[in-house]
Amino acid sequence: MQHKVFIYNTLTRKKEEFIPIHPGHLGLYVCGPTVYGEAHLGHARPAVTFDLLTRYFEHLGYKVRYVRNITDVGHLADEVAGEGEDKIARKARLEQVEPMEIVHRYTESYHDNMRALNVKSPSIEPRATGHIIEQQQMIREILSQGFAYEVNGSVYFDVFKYNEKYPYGKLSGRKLEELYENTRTLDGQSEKRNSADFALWKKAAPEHIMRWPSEWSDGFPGWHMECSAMSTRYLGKTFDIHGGGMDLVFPHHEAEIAQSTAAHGHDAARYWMHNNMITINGQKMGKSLGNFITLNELFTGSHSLLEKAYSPMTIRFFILMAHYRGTVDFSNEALLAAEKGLDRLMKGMEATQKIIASAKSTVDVAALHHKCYQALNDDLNSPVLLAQLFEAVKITNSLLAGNETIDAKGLELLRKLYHDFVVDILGLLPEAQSGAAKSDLSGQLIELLLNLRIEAKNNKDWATADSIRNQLTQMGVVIKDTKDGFEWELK
RNA sequence: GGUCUCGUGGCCGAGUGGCUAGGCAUCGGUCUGCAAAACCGGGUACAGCGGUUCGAAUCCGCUCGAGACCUCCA
Repeated sequence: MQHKVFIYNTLTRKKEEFIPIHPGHLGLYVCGPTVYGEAHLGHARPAVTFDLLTRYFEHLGYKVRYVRNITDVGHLADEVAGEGEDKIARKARLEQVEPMEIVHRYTESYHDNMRALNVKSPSIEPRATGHIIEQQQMIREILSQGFAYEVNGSVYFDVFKYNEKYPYGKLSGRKLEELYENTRTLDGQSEKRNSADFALWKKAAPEHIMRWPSEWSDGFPGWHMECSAMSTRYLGKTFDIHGGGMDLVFPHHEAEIAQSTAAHGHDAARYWMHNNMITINGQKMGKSLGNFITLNELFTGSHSLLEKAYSPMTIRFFILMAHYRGTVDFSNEALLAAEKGLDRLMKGMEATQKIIASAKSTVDVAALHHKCYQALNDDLNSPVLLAQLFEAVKITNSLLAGNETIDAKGLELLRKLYHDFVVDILGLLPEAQSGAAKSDLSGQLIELLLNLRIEAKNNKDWATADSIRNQLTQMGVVIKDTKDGFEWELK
């Protein structure tokens, strides 16, 4: 494959040509969800973004190992003083169930949502609780290098010590001195030497259920540890791309870089990719603000801000309509536009089946094909790709209308273009028809009525013909007359 | 307060020095018994002010506005 793919590297703040460590292979790590609640629209963004990335690289012939974790321990609800309660444990306590019940429930829900969005399952989906040993081992390495210290059974990363040797803040563009000045410090309430330090291992309080033995204490790992430990385990000490939401740049990814560098002497990921946020009324959609809409609510329309239900494919298309590094503002209008646009695209793709090749072409599909690759090679520019695909739709419809002609080779390429880019790469699938299928009794009844309407039309009995059409339309049957009959579908 | 990002037509959303992005909506036309779909065509843009330039939405400065991160958040 001769494609040069450029991706924006947060580390350098530039688009860089992607060069794999091992030719033909891509090692990708993406931060997955903390499973203590239902997935919302914001969770769909990185999932779809990095799904697009893996699908594209696979299309280009790469063998991709995609690791996306499930965080099921160690994510503290309040890390101001490093004394917060674990999010999973907190939810379990509030609901009086086992933490693992919480984890199981929301992991299942997350998987269901991802399947609905046609997000491919990653190659490996490791869990923090399944890698306590690896995390402890890495903590030992960091301790042995002198970049961490133990206090009362907890282990903290010594950011100041680290910063003497390595630049802390290189990913987020922060200076440690500024961080120190700007961080709210609660004197005397923290075991940490400095407010910028973060927990690698936390000693569990007596009532804390989630705990594992270690030489420091019965406790649990700090949030940032899992990604460093698990990416190392499955992708090695150096791998190609690390991805996640922009809100994770600081402190999570900065901490990961520090941990890996402290333990191994170098950074783990070569390219850092970050998707931007989904906003609602111009504000970030997030758990803490409580302004989120869950994916299940979107699929069913059960949220006060939703005018109707939106299908998973509409949501996927909506996300792909914007470039991943820009914010996307939620609105019914935008979602509705996405729904219609998707419909137009899918109809265009289906329509290629009805086209008959001519001896010569008046359209240049090859040029369009090339532009599709160009769009993706330029930092996964899905909106530009979609613009090209709508050009394909225009060509398709013009062919159908007889305004243009295409030869057999061109037609084959046109069909391949749709299949490769719409289905394989963008992951957009035709929506399953709800309700009556053409073979159902109701479908047969609809066709019976429409055939009666044809008879009425032939007799120029417009009143009867229109009456049948209007009533069927009211019932949600969309009717299109064609030269030699009719087409119909359920709305 | 610090660091950073962004402000494009009715809505969404690309572009980043000169050549129509695209979608949705809207208007006119073709087709159709009428409609729908489709096709053809039209209109309304680059927050404001100043500067650089032969030429700026695109570069620079200022002003206004919005947002992100600095605590957990995809």
